[in-house]
This record gives sequence, structure tokens and C-alpha cells, in this order.
Amino acid sequence: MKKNYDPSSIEIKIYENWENSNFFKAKPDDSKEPFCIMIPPPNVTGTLHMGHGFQNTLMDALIRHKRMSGFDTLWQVGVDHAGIATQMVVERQLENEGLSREKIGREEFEKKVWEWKETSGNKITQQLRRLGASVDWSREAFTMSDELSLAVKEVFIKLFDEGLIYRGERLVNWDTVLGTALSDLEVSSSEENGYLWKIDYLTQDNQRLTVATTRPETLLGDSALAVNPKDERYKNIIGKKVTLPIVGKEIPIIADEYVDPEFGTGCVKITPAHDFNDFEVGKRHNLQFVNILNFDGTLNEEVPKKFQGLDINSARKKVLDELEQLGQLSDTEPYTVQIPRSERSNSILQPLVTNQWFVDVSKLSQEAIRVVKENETQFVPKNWENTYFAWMNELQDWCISRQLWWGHRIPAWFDKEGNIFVGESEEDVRKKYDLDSRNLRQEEDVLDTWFSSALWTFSTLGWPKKDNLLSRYHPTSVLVTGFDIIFFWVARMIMMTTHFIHEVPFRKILIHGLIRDSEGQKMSKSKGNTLDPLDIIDGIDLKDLIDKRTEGLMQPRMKERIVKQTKKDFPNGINAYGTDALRLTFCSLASGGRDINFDIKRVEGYRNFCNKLWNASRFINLNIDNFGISEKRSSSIVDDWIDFKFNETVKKVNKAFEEFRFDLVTKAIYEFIWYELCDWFIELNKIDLNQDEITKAEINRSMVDVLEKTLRLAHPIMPFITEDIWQQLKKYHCSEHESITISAYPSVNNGLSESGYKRIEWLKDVVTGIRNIRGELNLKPSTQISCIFENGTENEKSSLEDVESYVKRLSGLKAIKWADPQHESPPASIFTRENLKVLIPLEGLIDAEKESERLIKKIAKISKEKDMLASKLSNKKFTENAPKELVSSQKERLSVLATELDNLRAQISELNKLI
RNA sequence: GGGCGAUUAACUCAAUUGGUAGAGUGCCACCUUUACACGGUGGAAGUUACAGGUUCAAGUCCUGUAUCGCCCA
Repeated sequence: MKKNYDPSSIEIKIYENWENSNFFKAKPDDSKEPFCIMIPPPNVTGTLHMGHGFQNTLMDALIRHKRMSGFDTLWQVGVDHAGIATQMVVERQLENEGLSREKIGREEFEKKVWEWKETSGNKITQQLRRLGASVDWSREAFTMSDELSLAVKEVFIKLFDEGLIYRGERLVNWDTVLGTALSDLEVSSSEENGYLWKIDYLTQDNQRLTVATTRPETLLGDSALAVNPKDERYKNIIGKKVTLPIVGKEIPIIADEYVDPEFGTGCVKITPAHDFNDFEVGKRHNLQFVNILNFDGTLNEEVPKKFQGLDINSARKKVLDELEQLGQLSDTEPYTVQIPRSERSNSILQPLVTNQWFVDVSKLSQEAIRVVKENETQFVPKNWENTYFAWMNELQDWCISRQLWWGHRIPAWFDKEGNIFVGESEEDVRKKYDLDSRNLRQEEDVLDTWFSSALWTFSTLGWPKKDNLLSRYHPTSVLVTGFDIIFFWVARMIMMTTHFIHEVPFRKILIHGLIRDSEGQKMSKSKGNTLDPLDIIDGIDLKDLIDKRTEGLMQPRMKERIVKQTKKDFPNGINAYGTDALRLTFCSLASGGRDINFDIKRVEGYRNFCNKLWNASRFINLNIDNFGISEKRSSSIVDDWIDFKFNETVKKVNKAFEEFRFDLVTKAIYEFIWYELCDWFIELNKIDLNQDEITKAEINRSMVDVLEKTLRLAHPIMPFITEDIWQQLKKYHCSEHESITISAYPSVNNGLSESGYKRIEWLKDVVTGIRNIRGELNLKPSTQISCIFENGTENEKSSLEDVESYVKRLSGLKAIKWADPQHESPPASIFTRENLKVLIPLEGLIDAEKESERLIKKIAKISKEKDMLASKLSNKKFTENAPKELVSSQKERLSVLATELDNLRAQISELNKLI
């Protein structure tokens, strides 16, 4: 074995072997309990980011733990077709070739997208392999595949036939760049600097009414002014008419509660076709809906000629100019406005009235609320259900149509009169509706990508085909996802699944935190603080990292800041830490909180941990080379102790897995390997390996045995290094399994004796006590000292007999003897443990004054605790009210402290005689 | 404006039904002891954001304040 662990040389090969051996393939088996996780399908155009890394690490740890624990596991993998994102990618590609989708036509375009998907898509699935994700590749799904498209079609038709899907003219968020409608969820509003303009409208009798607006160009589509009916200022003008500036048309003044008298002038313009609030007002008052926009965001023929064809910005400028000239622009003030932008194109969205398809969610949401209320599916942590309920209770109908070419084309046909026929195909529709030979034209629109994602848990299992795996793996065991898509995805899956399959899609919903940078900032391309998980695995130098972070920035002026920050955070780039170190870091941060600040220093700590495990294994390996290995395992007190410790660790780890506390899983494993196995087990065995020729091979057997179990214990969270070491040691542990991946998880043993365990724990206390003295008094490690034990119990005396040679070696003692009650002990430095006193004679080695100082410190510390306990125990209310076990344990502790304190005080007065 | 969450050592995070705070990194001292300096041994470091309250007992429960973050209008 190499001196240092080198992940880069082993990880890729190991994964290839796992995959080629089909270890991750689900093998439906009724004799086992099923455990199934559906991957949240990443976007086919996407690349792995830290959130994916985190999420998939957790899923992989869970599934590996269950697989090794004997469950029939399925981790379903797949990607979604990302309608808008993919269309944009392919359109950009066409653009480079001097083409456009319009030029080549719909059919040809779809062909191009499929070509792109085969050659350049799925990058992310390759990256998942680097993470070690043990998904079933043989079942890899894609939302646009024939199978999943079948499910989409079936669901659409059924919902339509049940009246839960309808088509209608509604105001939607329109993306003028992409030329499509978006659902409410795809809109992100943020505050931006804008202006509030005050415009004067003139009534027929030349009264000026001032109206405040942030979007003056919409004036061209106004159909009323509105005031609050209770507003005294405007009471007498309700019902009158004003002239719409520039346009010259007469519009009414109406009264509506919606108007806030406090805002602006208390008088607002109403543009029903281009504002969500005004839309409602317009409906209430039967106003005219004047649509002034084309789909590309230019003004249409509804506006005066000179404005037609202008885009929003030029139109705004021109409207303001004209108002100025007319003397009707009374004020312009800077103002912070909420701007709704498209999450896809980042363009400003325009409310626009169009014909779209909607899912009526009123019925679906009721059932989706019920199953969460009644705990058929549970959020972990539980309080996320509040967020879920809050949203479900005010759910708007879901706009599912998109004006794109990439996606599931809506299976609906229209005749000349605009009648709608929904079915599997044109032929089917003609039959179903008993149509004559009239001309039918299929709907051009496709479905929202989330529509197909909402069917994910059952469509990937083969529904609606009869021979599906629903009965085996559905409901799935747990969904692991971020809170940011509770609405997009989780809620919609629950609605669709309860409706069609009549059961919940998953039993539990594990909501994990969002990965941020070490300063708590959200990672984003525009901030330039993103980290690529693969750069942490493989390493990257500073120059490449800077290039990566500053490439293709939307705001080039950010570049300087990003360069500076990156140089500060990663002066030497990023080292190659390997997948396991990254995974351990993710797991250690998964404690259930909602924000996770990712600090690269933690990765370094876990890289070191991997190296520690590597070297422990290397030591055992070298030792076998030197002394051989026997069939029989040694059965010393040390073996009893480590078995007990290991067993306790298995219990802790299993419990933590059940509670999804990956941080505690990691902690228990880390502590066992470093603080027990390396610090004590190996160190204790080294001592025996230096002494007794005969047992060396048996000790090696014991060490291999313990190490092999430990590797299996740790495998779910650090799969690569454990597999590599396991394979290297296979010739010794001779497992019947081909790979650690498919071997059994360590089981809990309830019949272990505690006696050996307690003796070694005693030894650890004593050794640590002596080391403490040596350390604080600056005794060189090479200095061998002698030591006197005093006042021990019989049990301690026999303990020492068992472990004397260990104590000597580990604390650098040349001799230990029990104090002779007949003779006074020499002046010494002291360590106390309950009644036991461990004395290290000064013998010119130790300065009495220094030791006295040390004791004063110790005494102060113990007195503080003792005083606290004493005052507590003297409080009647405490002794009466606190649990009995607590009171008695505190009493015990008090007496122990009192004894130790007495011993220390006596010692210090002895020492003071010498000073 | 409404809702949710956070605030613990210099930094990143833990702390079981309330029982008096622990890790990693960093820091200090000593050690290149034949698995590992990506290491060993020892050590220092916290008025748990602040102010009240409940309780025998509060990081933990309640109220308020401050700062930060997210979601919704």
C-alpha cells in the first residue's frame, strides 16, 4: 500500500467495476422488505452542483445502508427533459449554424434535440457516477421517453375527461423572449430601482385627476380609473368620464375597494389586460380588456399607429415624452419597484391574456392535504408541513401549457369552430367523439416539464402498463429533496399520485438544507462563489478556478471582485480531496438545519481522516507481511474491549440512519475509527506484537477482523476507500462476497460482556492522567519515570495486573508499584481518579513549584464543580423534585469530587513544604 | 406588511423528554517514537445575540428587543 491515500488512482476504476457487476441493479424479491428511493430527476442540460452533490450523497448513504442491511433496494435514476432550458440550448446551437427552429420546422427541430440529448446531454449522469451514486442504471428513465410519455398522455386525457383540465383565456405571466407562458412558480420577483410617474388625466369638465404608475406605457391599454368608494376626496367624481391621454378615448371612473387611498394619489389607472389586480377589477366592473401587446413584447394594432411595433422600453419613453409635451406628466420620482422576471430568460415578464391549459387543483389539493395531515406521508423535519399547508390552501390553478416545441405535445385537437377533442391520437379522437371527416388540427402547445415530473414515482415504475413494479416498490420509502421545490414538485407529485394510484408517492419526505458558501451566501454564478463538486474531488488550480468563475458573466463588472474573492478564499486553488472526503463533509453537515455553510476546511479534515484509516490498514497489512496471520483470533481483554466498543458504535450508527441524522452517523464512525481503533486498539496491540512471538499471527487475525467489520460499517458514507482497502485485504478476511457493496452490514450483538471493556476504559483514564502530568510539566517523551499507585480498590489492583505492561508503555513508565502503607510516599506529582492516587515522584525531574501551580489549577476546576453540586444537593426543592437517579448520581459525583479534592489538597501541602 | 428559521469557542458546526456546553479546523507547547507530520502527546479558548419570565434547574420552554436569512403579498 502507498504511504498516503490517493483517491484519484482508485475511484473511477472501482465505480466501473461496481457498475459492470450490476451490484446496484434492483432484483425484485418478495422475501425481502423493499426500500426504494426515486432520484429527484436532474435537468438533462444540467451539470452537477453542490446541491446535487449533497442530496445524492445522502440518498446514496441511505440506499447503501439498506442494501447491505438486506433490503430489496431500488434507487431509481433518470433525468427530466427541461423544456425551456433544452430548447434554448439547441436554438443557440442552430444559431451558430446560421439556422433557427422556424427555418427547419418543428419535426426537424425535435430530431435535433434528440441528437443533442444523445451526444451532449446526460453529462450529469456521468458526474453522478463520480460521486459514487449506487443507482440502478439499467432502469434509467427520461421524461420524454416513450414509456413516460405514455403515462403523461394517459394522465392528461383522464384529467380532461374528468373535467379537471380545462382550456381558457386567462391572464398569464408571459415571457416575451421565449414566447411562452410560465406558471406562477417560475416567476421571481425582486426589488429594482425604477420610477413612480404621476400622470394627469382630464375629466370632461377639465378637472385634473393625478394617477401614479410605475408602468406608464400600459396607459395605452387603460379602460378605467378607479378610486376607493370611501375616499371622500373623490366621492363626487365616481361615474364621470376622463379622457385617456394620447389615445383620446373616454374611460369611466369607477369605485373599487381594491384601491388603497394611502397609495400615491389614491386614484389608480386600470389596465385589465396587463395587470393581475386590474384583471380582477376589470371582471368585477365589466370593463373592456384591451390587449396592447404582441407575443414578442412589441405593441400591437390596438395602440395609436405611431406606437405600433415599438418594444416596451421605447414605448414607455415615447409615452412619457408625449405626456411631457402635453403638460400631463406632473411628477417623476425614483421608486423601488417589484419586477417579475422569468427564471429562465431573466426577461421582465408581461401579464398577457392568452388561451392556455390549466389543471383545476381544487379537488386534487384536498386529498393532497389530507394525506399529509393524517401522516400517510411525513415531512422530516416535521415543521415543513406548515409551509406545505400554507401553499396548498391558497393554490391557484396550474397553467400547464407552454408555447414550446420541446416537450409532450398536448393530445388535443380542434375543429374549425374551435371545439376541443382530447384523445390518444387523431384517429382515436375521431372514434371517441364520433366525428365526421371534418378537418382537425392538433394543439401546438406542449406541457410544462413539471407535469411529467409530477408522475415520476409511478411512471418510472411502469404505469400505466399492467406489468409494472408498483406493487413491489410503491409507495416509495423516502423522498430526499430541498425545500425550494416543495411546491414545484413534491406537492404536485402528491396530488397526481394520490389521484391516479390512490396512495401516497412516498412515506417520508426528507427536506435537507441549502448549501451556501462559507459566509452564508447563496452560491450563484453571478456572485461567482460557486464550487463544483468535481473540483473538490479532482482539485483545480487557481487560474482555472478563476476562469471558470468568471466565464460568461452576465455582469462583467463583477469580474474584478470575483477574482479578488477567489484569490483570497483559495490562494492555492483547491486540492484533490477525493469523493469520500467530500461525501463525509456533506454527511457531517446534514444535521437537519435549513442553511449549510460549506467550508472547504471541513473537507480537508475528512481527507485527513481517510488517510488515517488508510494508514491504519496499511499498518495491519505490513504487520501481516511480517508476522503472518492465523485462523484463530486472539481473545485478549483488548479484543473484548474493542468488540464492545464496536457494538456500541453499530447501535449508534443504525439509530442515526433511522433518524436521517447523517451528521451523527459520521461522528460515530469517525470517533470509533480515530479515537478507538487507531488511538488505542492498534497502539495496545503494538505492545503485544513487541512481546510474545506466539500470538502475533492471532493478533493480526483480530485486527483484520475488526478492520473488516469497520470498513463495512463505514461503507455507506465513504464507499471508495472502504472498497479499496476491503479488496486489498480480501486474501486475509476471505469474505464470500465479491464486493463490500453487497456484503452484510454489521449486526448488533446483545450478549457482550462489559468486564474487559471496563478495564480498558480504566486503563485509558489512568494513562491519560499520567500523560497529562507529563505534558503539563514538560517531561520529554523519552524520559522514563517511575510511578506509585495508592488507595486503589481490589478491582483496580486486579485491573492493573491485567494491563500493567500497557500502562507502562503508553505512559512512558519504567516501573509501577503499589504504595507500601508502612512507609510514607515520597514528594510527588499526583493524578487522582475517584479513590485512586497515582503518584509520580519528583526525583529531581519535576519542579515542585510547577507541580504546585498545576495542582492549584486542577483544584480550582474541581472545587468549582463541587461547589455547584453541593449547593444543588443542599437545595431541598432539588432533592425532592428531580428524578431520583439524577439525585443519586449527583451525590455520588459529589463524593468522588470530595475525595479527589482531599487528595489534591493533601498533596499540595506536602509540596509546599518543599518550596 | 404576514409567515418561517437562525444567532453557541477565532472559523464551520453539534448538544437525546429541560439536569449546567462538545467536535473539526485554527491557535500554543513538546515530539521527526519503525501505520500516518494528511501524524502523536498535552494545553488554552464560550456571561450560549440581548432583556425579562416560568422552573429546584434554561443553550433547550414562554414574552419582548436587535441582527441576519428565506418564503409569501
